[in-house]
Amino acid sequence: MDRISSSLIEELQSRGMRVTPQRAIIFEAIEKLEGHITAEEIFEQVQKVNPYVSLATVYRTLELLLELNLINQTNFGRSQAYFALKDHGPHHHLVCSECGYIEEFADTIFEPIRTELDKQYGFQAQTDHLSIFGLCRGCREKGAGG
Amino acid sequence: MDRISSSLIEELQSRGMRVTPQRAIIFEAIEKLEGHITAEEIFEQVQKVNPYVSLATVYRTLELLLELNLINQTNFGRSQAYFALKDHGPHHHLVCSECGYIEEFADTIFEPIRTELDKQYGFQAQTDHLSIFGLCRGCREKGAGG
DNA sequence: CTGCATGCAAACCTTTTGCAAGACT
DNA sequence: AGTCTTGCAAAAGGTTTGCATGCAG
Repeated sequence: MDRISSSLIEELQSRGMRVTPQRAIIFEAIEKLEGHITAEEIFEQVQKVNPYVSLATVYRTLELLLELNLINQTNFGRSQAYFALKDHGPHHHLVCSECGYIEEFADTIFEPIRTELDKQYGFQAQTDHLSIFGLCRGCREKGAGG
Repeated sequence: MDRISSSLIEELQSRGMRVTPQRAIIFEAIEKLEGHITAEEIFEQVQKVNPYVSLATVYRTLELLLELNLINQTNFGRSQAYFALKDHGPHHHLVCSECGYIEEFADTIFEPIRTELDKQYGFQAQTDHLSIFGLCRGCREKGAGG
């Protein structure tokens, strides 16, 4: 089996978890697809590399990665779950309801909100992955949703 | 059949939609339960009034209300959908990841964010129903999630 | 009366799980 | 060598749908 370079693999190894070929393939798929992807999308990508990896294993591996806090899970208001690597700092998403376009924005913009929620409600917001729906620039210019 | 007072019924009538007994019962249930409720919860409440109403009808009615923009749908990061009447102004939710407690907060707190997103990304945020996860006061005091 | 709404049950979609066989450390 | 992981297929949970019947307007 080829040597596969993957930060996820290293993470797993350093935490003493087993690195199976399936996991390696799944990690590669996640890293290759980069962004917010469904289990199904990961599965499809994995299938291209090795069609004998099962969807159940994809789910089980995603579960593992969630436990290890290496990925996060969102659903953008849709029925399936979306997964993404936690490789960059806390950020959020603007999801265009019109065209589905997804853009990231930094967490810093939420500072005032966090402060305010704490002050007003004693609530400690874990705003590490929020989705805000609305209209992107493009769709606004096209006059959508007006 | 009794006359049932319901603003949803009136809305439906005024839009020329059929008002069936099932719909009336479902509307009452939604109005009675008030807040964020699942289809299942509505169904249970409906069953108390008339056990012959089917779950499918509950779903179909919810779909109708969504189309008519009389309710909104969220899922609070869980697998089922939650529905709520759109009868009070835009608001959002603080969802405690620890105990599941849900608290509302006014939309006004989002003003700065909206402005900022518009300025920075040209994004018109439709923040009419956002869920922010975190720890509620109670769970923080109990030292949860530390 | 006509067309829309309903109930039932089956289909659907995504995700989870039991179990025996197999692979990683 | 032992334990963890896998594949398969079935189950599970939530939601949707086809079809014949029934009811609102």
